[in-house]
Amino acid sequence: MAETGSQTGSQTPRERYRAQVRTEIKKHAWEQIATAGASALSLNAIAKQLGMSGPALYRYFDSRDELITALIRDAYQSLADTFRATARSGADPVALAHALRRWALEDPQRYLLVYGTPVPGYHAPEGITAIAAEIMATLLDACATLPANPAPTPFDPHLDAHRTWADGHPAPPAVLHRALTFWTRLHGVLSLELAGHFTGMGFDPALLYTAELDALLTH
Amino acid sequence: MAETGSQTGSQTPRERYRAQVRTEIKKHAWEQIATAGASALSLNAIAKQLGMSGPALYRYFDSRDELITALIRDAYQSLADTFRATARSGADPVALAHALRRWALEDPQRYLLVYGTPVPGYHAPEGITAIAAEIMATLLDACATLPANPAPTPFDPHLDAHRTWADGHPAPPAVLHRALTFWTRLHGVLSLELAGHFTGMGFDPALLYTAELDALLTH
DNA sequence: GAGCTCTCGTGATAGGTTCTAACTAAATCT
DNA sequence: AGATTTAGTTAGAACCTATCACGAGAGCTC
Repeated sequence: MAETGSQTGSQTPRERYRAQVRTEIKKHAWEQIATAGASALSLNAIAKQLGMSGPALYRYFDSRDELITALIRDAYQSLADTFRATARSGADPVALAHALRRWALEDPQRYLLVYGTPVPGYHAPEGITAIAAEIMATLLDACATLPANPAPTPFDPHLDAHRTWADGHPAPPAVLHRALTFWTRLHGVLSLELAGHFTGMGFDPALLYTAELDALLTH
Repeated sequence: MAETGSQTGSQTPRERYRAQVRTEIKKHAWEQIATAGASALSLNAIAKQLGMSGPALYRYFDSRDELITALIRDAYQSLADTFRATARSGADPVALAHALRRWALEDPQRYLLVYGTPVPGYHAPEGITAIAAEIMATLLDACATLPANPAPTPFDPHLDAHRTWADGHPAPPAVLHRALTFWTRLHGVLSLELAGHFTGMGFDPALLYTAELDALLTH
């Protein structure tokens, strides 16, 4: 929620006030997004909630898109922080998976803002890709601690030859593959659950999630 | 694209004209969605493209949301048709998987309109859930033809006890589980690819997709 | 502390959107 | 042919994003 990642120490009073208003704007923005989705986010409505009128918000965010980008960045950072905090007490993929699900269910629209439908032309700014890389690194670390029992696949050589995303991580290709499937499979269950595609089907999404997690660890 | 599913035979000229304008509206709507996303869809812009002005569209769709709902329904139906056509020449999960990916890459925003971020309050109308059930049935049929080698999991009994989504399909729980993971895993890779989360990572998403498909069949 | 400067918030305005309402004109049905 | 239904129009209300010019005040400098 707070301006995590930017320098918060020793600011002028004006900068402090500015930062506080910015986070207040974002707080109300998250409330709107949680209840009506990101597409319904209205700067005007936020301004009214803050007791100021319309164009004042443009002192704090250049545009609606810039506000949304800031929200995406904060959401990413929140996930990265959650991952880092979880990994601090033992780099365990299982703990990471459950932390991911908790984080997602805590605010489904926040998860979907990060991993859901993007605007076709949208390109994430530099700061965001860096956070994504950190999340990937934490996941790789955790997967590297697992006993190396996954059978080699025809995909592994290609993955070994294209490991720019691993960013120098010394994991063998089998671990890279495991980290990737860890991501895609959990996201597969989670995103369908959050989007409501399991409602009315009867089964418990949490059990499917843990079943996928089990399969990830034992195969 | 066409009004698949509704009765198209023997209409009055007025009904015919009405149906034709409706599909023309939807055609332009899809173009807008493909280039700017569903949130940027503008009834005004569509009307101008059709040479008529603004509120005329409300003769054909009660609201913007109703138009989008119709688009979602058509997209679902298009996927169901693709699945049915693929299954007609042998109920093969591999063929189904490749048909799914082709269909998704053909129009990423169409896939994301169905499986992407929904509006929080949105509830799919009856007609749509019926199509989803048909897609599920086709998938279950295909998975039932596979050699029954998947090892039983602790999730299987729960799935056997909550099989309302299978809608009377006589598949054993292992097949239900396989169909479910088939769906979630392929969606996991596909949705992340379409949302652009693999861009810049280096590897080929198509190979990851087939790798997941392989894992689905051999384990 | 006095004065300068910079910034915050304002109202006005332009141009966009969805959607309703009243009216006209044309096509269809009886 | 006459009555009725329907398509499309313009006008307008209520939103929205975003820009501009202005006034008031907070903060920095001397």
